[in-house]
Amino acid sequence: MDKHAIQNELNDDLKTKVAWLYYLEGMTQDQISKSMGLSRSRVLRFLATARESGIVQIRVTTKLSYCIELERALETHYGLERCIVIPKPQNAAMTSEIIGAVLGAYLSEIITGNMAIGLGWGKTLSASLPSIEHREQNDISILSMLGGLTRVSGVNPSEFAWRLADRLSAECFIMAAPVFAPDPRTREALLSHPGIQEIFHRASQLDLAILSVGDLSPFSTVSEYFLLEREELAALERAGAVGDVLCRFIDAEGNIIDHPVNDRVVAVDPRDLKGARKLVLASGGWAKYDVIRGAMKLLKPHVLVTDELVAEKLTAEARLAGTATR
Amino acid sequence: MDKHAIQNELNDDLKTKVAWLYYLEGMTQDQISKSMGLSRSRVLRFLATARESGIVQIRVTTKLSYCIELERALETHYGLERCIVIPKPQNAAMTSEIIGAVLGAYLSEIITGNMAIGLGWGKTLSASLPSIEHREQNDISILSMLGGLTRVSGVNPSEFAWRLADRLSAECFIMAAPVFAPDPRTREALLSHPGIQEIFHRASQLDLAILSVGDLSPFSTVSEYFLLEREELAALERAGAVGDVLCRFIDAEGNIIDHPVNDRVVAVDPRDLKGARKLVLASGGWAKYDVIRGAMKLLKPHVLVTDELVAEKLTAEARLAGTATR
DNA sequence: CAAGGGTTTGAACTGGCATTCATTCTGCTT
DNA sequence: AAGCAGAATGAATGCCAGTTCAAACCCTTG
Repeated sequence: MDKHAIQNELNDDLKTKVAWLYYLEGMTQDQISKSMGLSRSRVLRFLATARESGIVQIRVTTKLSYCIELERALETHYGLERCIVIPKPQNAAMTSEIIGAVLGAYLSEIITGNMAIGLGWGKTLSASLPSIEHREQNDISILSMLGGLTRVSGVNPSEFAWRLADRLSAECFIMAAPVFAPDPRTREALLSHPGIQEIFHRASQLDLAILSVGDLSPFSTVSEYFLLEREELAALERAGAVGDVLCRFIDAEGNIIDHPVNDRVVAVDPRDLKGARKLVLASGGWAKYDVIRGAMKLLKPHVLVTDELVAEKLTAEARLAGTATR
Repeated sequence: MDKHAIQNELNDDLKTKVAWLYYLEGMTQDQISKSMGLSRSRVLRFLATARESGIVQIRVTTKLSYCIELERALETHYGLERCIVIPKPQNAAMTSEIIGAVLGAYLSEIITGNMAIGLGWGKTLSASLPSIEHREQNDISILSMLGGLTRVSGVNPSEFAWRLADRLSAECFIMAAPVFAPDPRTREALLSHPGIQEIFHRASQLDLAILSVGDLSPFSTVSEYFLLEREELAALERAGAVGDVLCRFIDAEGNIIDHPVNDRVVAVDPRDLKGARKLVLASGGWAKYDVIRGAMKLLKPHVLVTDELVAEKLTAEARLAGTATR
């Protein structure tokens, strides 16, 4: 164990102790700083990082009755095994963060040893990390079902797979390739690579697949990281695209559209996930309604985590469709 | 549904919403009060009750490395399936409260449907309630293995069984009898009652038994609720008692002592719990070391939840015993 | 070894939160 | 219907926590 690792362990012990005294024993930061011989600012910082990293987890265990109604309705209409609906956030920008937090709590419940887990990536999924509990000595294998990002400033969402693997002490398979190949030929070359082929093979027999969707707005991951040119996005929209699933662009009916961009994607095909034992879709927010609706048809997930807004529209539509066929 | 129930549900929705906005969305109490049209004091009170009742749960997910060491040591020495050691509280008076909180989190993990659960009672066990998650539609049956308290001011610890049953939506069996009968003859009469006999019968085939221990200090439940006279307690101490398990007094070696008080107890005999699939003992604090040590020998529990102090003494002793026999 | 950037630290300050107490409201009794 | 007790409420106050910024530290690099 090197110097840094020892330092980190000491820090973790300190953080734990501070968090313990603050949240469980109800001591004030001042009391803690005195009793442990730290300055108050250090105590404050320990507490802040403890919350960010998930050492301290705060959960609300009850739900709004209205959200429960929506959950039941969606479970029925879409034949879901489980649906989780979060209240419409006051601050719409936090939607993905909160859905992530709730997703993390759910995943902590269902992830057991000996699982093969396939992952997408995106802001929502990254936000789930702090609320996923650390594990050890499990025989979990994790694979990232998409290529990665190259141009990155700050947190790289495509790091999700190995960051989750780290939390679960799992083995991790990632695609050493960009998610959008420069042209179809390069894509073919990448796909024939043995390491990537193994991932595709493993993806066909997953115990758990965790996915989100992307939209076409300027705030989507695809836009923010300049994965595609502006014109390409516009062209996709003209071709009927409403967003992407595993970086494959789909229309509102859940069909993967015929467009050159889709021929450059280095990612598992969503249609190849039928074999997954449990497919979890987590996404929400006004801008994503259309693509979520499409993804529901395409993926037929077993579990959906979304927000009140999307849930409301989905149920309303399902009710209309239900009466129309009668 | 009557007026009160409706009011409570509305309040629960309100509490949930407030807790949600505060803890997950990070809004200030002032912002919440404005956006929801409540006064700030109401928001503050909702938050306080939400924490007390367990609507909001705050957990520290990592442990001090020293406590983990103690856990492993106790698991080995006592053949425990699981041991949980909490750090020595800064404020010793909170020991039982904190052990309770940790016990609750553990119980939430292991309690599943179709379980028969037997309970003791005491401050430690009562403190576990807020951190036990609400459940529905499970086929759980709960029984209280002791008679109840008659003279009560404030919270009645013997209400633990039905309060837990309420949280888990379980059916609940309680003994309609005082825990100490006035004399052995009355005890016999009570024990022959069909309702109480059924509880004894059910207690012999539990999936889970959750117990704590009592000591002989003036702060024990037995003293505080005047269950026994001062002279009786003194006599018990002279007879070698160090505390009680299910209100049966034991000595430091875990033997149920021969004393008139033990002939008046209306409670399942701890020795009859050998058949329980999982026996959980939760107790800690300096004053309880001797009786915990005895209870370990008597009960041979599968799971122990205690504090650093007791854990340290138990391991130290086990190590001595281990070297002595070699 | 010195210089530089980046991170960590502690002190002052501002804003938010919890406690207290007087008041109002509600439910219950007479 | 009036009176009473207990709980719920809201305003004021003092303490507590989070932000900010400058100084100190560490690690890298010339």
